[in-house]
Amino acid sequence: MPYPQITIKDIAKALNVSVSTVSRALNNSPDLSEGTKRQISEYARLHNYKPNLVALSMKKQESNVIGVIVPQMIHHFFSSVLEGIMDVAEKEGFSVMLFRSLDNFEKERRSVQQLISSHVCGVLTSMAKETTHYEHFQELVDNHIPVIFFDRICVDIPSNRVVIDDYAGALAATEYLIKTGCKRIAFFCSPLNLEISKNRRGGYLDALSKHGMSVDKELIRICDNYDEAIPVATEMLQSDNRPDAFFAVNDETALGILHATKQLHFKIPEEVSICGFTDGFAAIASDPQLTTVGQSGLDVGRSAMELLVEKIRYKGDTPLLKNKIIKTKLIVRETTR
Amino acid sequence: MPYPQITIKDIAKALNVSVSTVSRALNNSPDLSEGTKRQISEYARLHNYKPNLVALSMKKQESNVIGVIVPQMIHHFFSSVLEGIMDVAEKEGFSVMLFRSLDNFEKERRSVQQLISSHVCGVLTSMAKETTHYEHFQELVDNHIPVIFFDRICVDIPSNRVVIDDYAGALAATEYLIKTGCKRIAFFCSPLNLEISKNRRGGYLDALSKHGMSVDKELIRICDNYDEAIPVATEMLQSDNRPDAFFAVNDETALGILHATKQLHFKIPEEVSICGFTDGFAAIASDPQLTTVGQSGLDVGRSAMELLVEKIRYKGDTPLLKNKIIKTKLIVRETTR
DNA sequence: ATGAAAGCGCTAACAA
DNA sequence: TTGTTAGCGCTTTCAT
Repeated sequence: MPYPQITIKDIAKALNVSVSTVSRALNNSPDLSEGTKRQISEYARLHNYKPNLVALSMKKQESNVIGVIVPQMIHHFFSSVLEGIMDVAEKEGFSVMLFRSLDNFEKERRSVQQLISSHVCGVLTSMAKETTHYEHFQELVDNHIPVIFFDRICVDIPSNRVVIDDYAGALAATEYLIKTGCKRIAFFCSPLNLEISKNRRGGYLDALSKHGMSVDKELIRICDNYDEAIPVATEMLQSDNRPDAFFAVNDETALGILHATKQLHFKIPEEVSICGFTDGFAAIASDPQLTTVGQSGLDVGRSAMELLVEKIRYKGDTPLLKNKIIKTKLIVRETTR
Repeated sequence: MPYPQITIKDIAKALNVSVSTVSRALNNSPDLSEGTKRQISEYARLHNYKPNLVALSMKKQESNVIGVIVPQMIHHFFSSVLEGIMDVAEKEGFSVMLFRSLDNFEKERRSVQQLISSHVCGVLTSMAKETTHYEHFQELVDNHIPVIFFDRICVDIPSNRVVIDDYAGALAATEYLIKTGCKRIAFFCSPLNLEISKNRRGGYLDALSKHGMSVDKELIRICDNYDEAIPVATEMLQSDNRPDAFFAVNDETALGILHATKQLHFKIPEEVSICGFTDGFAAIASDPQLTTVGQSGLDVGRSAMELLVEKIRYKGDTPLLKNKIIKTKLIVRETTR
């Protein structure tokens, strides 16, 4: 039918009943004669009536739209999280409004404003790297919009959280490197204002001390992408006291290190071991295949959305803070002994 | 301020003026005394007033929300497209409502329904693999909601399109393989109900015939992912009349082929050449690095969104069909001679 | 069993 | 320059 959407008003007029009758029929209200009810539903179906969600949201003062803010789209982990969020959102009947911060504070702030303006019923987000103050998130809380942080959480905002067990993942990876005989283990990480960086570094440091190894500050570098990793790793590998293992906060960085190591013709893993964090497709595509700490973005996304749905549905009844920790799994492939 | 959003009504009451005055002040209407205007804006700013976009959308009968439906999130190309869409959406002041079909017809249909119900002002989409009839898309058109298809386009719906120059990309890649001496070039592609498959096959076939090479049906396989590619490629490589080159519709498939080829200890690229399509991160991470047809998802996303914005803004004035073809670029790395 | 009317937040035509 | 009012689509209370 080449016509714009019809409204309950159109149906009412056509069937010579009142709009309230139509509304009741469409909502399957009990006190209504079967006759009119059938007639109305029939007409609605025939003319392809769809409720106007904007009007509904206006009337009910609540929507079924949740907001999501991620740092970026081209990113294996965040894509996976998004996929997980969509899995649950779809099942539970929520729509997703998507924003992206590009790790920029101002963009993140504006996204939050937009979300408040759009009257979404909840927000899922992973903080931008730049963000160091949190008034915008606080505003969500003030407006009684439930927020769940995942991965890059914000500890200063009372909210629920879904995190990867970064500490345990880093600890396990570092211990594995130690147990396979590595003596000088370098660590490449993101800026330390992020909780995940702190936690992964914590795991790394504790593994060292647990095994009686000293910490060499020279071996800890702020470097978290492929392109930067190449020169940094190259320089380290050419030094007299070179590392014999690298542990990086993500796969891209690990693969940059791998590239540099191959270029310098070190034997992998005999002379140099490398371990990443994420387990994206590239970890399998690389040669040798990358040993890495697998983190399931899907599980993070699903858990976060499940927590949010619960918070939206049972408002107030649930305990204030209920967090979720997603386990990692060390996936040993070919870049470690 | 720990309070819910205030409305123009609240402001009106507080300042003892009418709501229309507040509305005018906030919309910077010319016929209003500077005094009241300043007073109102000041109060609004102070109390953190934000327009209710739901109410606005209701009133104006138009929203600034566009809908996007992609087959899946965990996918380098579609993530890139999404990133491109967000670039432009953000700049032009649109919000994005995201759906995902998982290549399933029913999910796609429901997403479209939801989008219509949500009264979005436009839709960007890439069809599900399963989809073979198009009433749901037609409904968008009937409702005067502009639709732009990208990549997996729908030729049966009057709409604008943004496509990768699949034919030229496949032609160039195949010709390159031929020119570097490959004699038996296999082709791995997606099901042929998709235009992109047809076009890429077209390029492949035309390159062969252009160079006087015959087509061997045995060399053309429906296979478009990593896991399936491994056994299929293995079987082909073990046959008496094995191919000496593979051209795949995406990088994952190419990398599956690469894996199989390495396992069988064929020399790459001397004995077997491999070329993919996409140029994701894995193409660089692999060893040898993958030769592939680079397609810029970012450009596709940006162009699609630009087209959509134009269609939304200058409704009716633009020529009915205005399509955009995004060029590919053959990126020669190490899996070809 | 059904209708009339108010109201969600906002804009705009009309009045004053 | 400012106020009053109707109305966008829908639900819901109160009448009938």
